[in-house]
Amino acid sequence: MEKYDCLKLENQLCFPLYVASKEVIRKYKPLLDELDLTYTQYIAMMVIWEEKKLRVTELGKKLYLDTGTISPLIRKLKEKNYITLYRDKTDERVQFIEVTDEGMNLREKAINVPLQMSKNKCIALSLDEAITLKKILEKIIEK
Amino acid sequence: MEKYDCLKLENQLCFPLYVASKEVIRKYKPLLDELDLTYTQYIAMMVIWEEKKLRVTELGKKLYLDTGTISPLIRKLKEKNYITLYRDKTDERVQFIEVTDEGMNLREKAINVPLQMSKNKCIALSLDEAITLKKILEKIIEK
DNA sequence: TTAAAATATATTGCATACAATATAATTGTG
DNA sequence: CACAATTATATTGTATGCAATATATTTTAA
Repeated sequence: MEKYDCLKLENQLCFPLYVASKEVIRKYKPLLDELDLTYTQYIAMMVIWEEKKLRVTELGKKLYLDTGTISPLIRKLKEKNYITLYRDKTDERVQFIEVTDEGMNLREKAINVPLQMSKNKCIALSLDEAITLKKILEKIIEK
Repeated sequence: MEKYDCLKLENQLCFPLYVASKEVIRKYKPLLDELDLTYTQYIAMMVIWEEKKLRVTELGKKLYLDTGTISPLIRKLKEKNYITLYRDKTDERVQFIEVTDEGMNLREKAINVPLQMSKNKCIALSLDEAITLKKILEKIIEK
């Protein structure tokens, strides 16, 4: 057991986590290209499809993203006409995000993404492994 | 069971993976700030500390990073005087990375990083969970 | 009631990531 | 040998991420 073993890449947990995250996002890319969405835009749309209408801050909280990331992100989604943005009349600080018809139509096409991901076995795990993984990841996140 | 369930954020495996990866990197930040290293620079230094001398492409392969990421990265490490760069005389295309004395001194200070990470329980997992997680992540990566 | 604190969001600056493209050096092949 | 293919790396362009800072609005409290 060497003094510097704790600094070996192979002994890190953070590193496979970091690599696996990027690898999975890479797997999504060709599927998301067809929707003209990036991965971050895709998960943002997931929230927006569910909520239909929500505040910028709520979106940031759900996605664990900073306003410095969210601001340009929603600008892009607006340019693509998937959402509209408007201020709350009661509280001018608040900005609302609302899905457009075009945004809702995209949802129909988007069903293909998780479908293809599982069909192509893009994440090569058994159901058991996937469940275990999700549980452990959520333990890391919560707190 | 609804038609759009597969597009719910809570039903994704990719999302907790993506969030957990960023959360863990965030935990490293205050510790790495003391070394004036970013997370990516830190894992690069791990490889360089081990190898002492290696090619740019080897580093990229080990870190799963593109030359578009590696190029500016090694430029930064060179500016910090942790590495030197020089061309192979036999093959002028090849660029070698070699750790400096200052780079090796940094390794001594860096031992504190994994030490503090475990002391502060920055990744709140049992040993069993950590081992399981690592195994599953490596399954996602390999292929 | 008015200044201070809190809230919501935007902007700036720096460092990734990565696809696509470019370039220089080397190697393989007819 | 010439020249196409390959290899190693760099550059460009786009999109994050996030800390730090700024700004406008609203709320709180002396």
